Amino acid sequence: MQLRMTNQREIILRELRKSKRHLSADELYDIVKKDMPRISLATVYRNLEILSEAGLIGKLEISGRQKRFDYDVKDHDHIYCVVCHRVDNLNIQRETLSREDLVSTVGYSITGYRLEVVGICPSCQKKQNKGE
Amino acid sequence: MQLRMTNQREIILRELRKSKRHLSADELYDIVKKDMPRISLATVYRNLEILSEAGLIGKLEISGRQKRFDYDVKDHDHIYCVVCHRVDNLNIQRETLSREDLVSTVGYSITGYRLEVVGICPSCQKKQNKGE
DNA sequence: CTCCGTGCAAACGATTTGCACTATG
DNA sequence: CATAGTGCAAATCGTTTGCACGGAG
Repeated sequence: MQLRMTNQREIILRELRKSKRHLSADELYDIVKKDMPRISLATVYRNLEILSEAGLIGKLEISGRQKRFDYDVKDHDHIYCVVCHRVDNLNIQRETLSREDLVSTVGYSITGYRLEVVGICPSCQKKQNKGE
Repeated sequence: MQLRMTNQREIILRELRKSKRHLSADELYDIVKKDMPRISLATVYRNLEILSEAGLIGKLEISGRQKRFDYDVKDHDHIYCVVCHRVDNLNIQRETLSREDLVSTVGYSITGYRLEVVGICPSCQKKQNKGE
């Protein structure tokens, strides 16, 4: 099964990259609909899945929430805002956790790990100061 | 709003603790139903939510999957098996990641982080060796 | 012309909620 | 007794799927 570059696929990929954000399927759907009003949400889901399998985008499974998709394919971690649920990139040196440390613990064979930092983003901090 | 210790709440808490596992709401529902056949799944959900807010149990939001609930309230990380989705506790010294490292990155105020190690559990490793 | 991709609506799995009833404190 | 908690069914949310049609290669 070869990968066809359809109009919708192209727009989805372009808009995600252009956004420089970590969008959910429906956020991206809303954006893409402006260029292509008849596109279906199912198409957005299908393409995000396909594009992430093809390694052209990243898939982010943030705890307990909607999936988000990442324009940036490089290995990196994420931080997300508990208030507005926005997600940003994080660049910690990944060697801070030694692999041996992990292996020893429970007899699992380790395939990777996901580090998810949780906090409040700058703009929500500002709102809180004003609000209270 | 005070917290009443109902029969169902007590059983839910007891069975989760007894299991020593990281159960999902419906797994726990199946167990609890044996003691109390007329209990509803909604009650299990409601109580798990309340108990975790009260700090009596932990809530685990493993990426992209069902929530699981933790009998162990102490601060610790988790490892989960990509094959059978079972979750286990992990005891890494949490100081391996320095807080200053994190704060510097994006202007967020950090409230915590979640480390989720991914791997294959011992029993699934065994099955794979036999299977192939 | 071959199939991969699309739009639509319906199905799905996990979770939540409205409501009238029950039972704890 | 007041009102937190329950069971049930229906609703909701994010996501997936079946199907007939459309368009890329």
